[in-house]
Amino acid sequence: MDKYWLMKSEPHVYPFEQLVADGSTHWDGVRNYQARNMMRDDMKKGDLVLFYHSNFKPPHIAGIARVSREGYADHTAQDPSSNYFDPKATPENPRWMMVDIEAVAELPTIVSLEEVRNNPACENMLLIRKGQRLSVQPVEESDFDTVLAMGGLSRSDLP
DNA sequence: GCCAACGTTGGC
DNA sequence: GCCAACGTTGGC
Repeated sequence: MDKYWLMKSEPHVYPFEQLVADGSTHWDGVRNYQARNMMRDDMKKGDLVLFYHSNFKPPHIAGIARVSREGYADHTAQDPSSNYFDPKATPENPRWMMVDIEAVAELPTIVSLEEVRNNPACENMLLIRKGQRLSVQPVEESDFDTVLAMGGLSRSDLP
């Protein structure tokens, strides 16, 4: 059974357009245990992802991605020249994990955080929960479909 | 730039 | 194991 996710990125660091240009990317730099555990244990190849732009006006969901490789070591944790370097990470115990995702579709209409908040169908989404900061979070299938429709797509539009 | 909410660290 | 101090996230 496929699951659904939301992943946050700051557009000035890595926008959805860049994922479209790259085709796929490895989701390095996550340094939160809850998010790591989900990438390590729960995200499966084929799972669909809402790609969210944080620290942007307005914050919004920009497109749809898909998990293309399941959890593996985030090598940037072992690279002293990386901003994501963690001295406690070793080859034997990499400590941090990442997945690969691929671009699936850009939303014809972006879906702003405010629109999600104002849609009663989305009231249970973690995204709008106060104090919720997880950069990788699970999404209910119904919420995924709702956001997809708000963005002007339906499941049959997804390649 | 502010700051609330939360996670992590480390002394004890 | 507690918790104060500190760092980060991310909307506003």
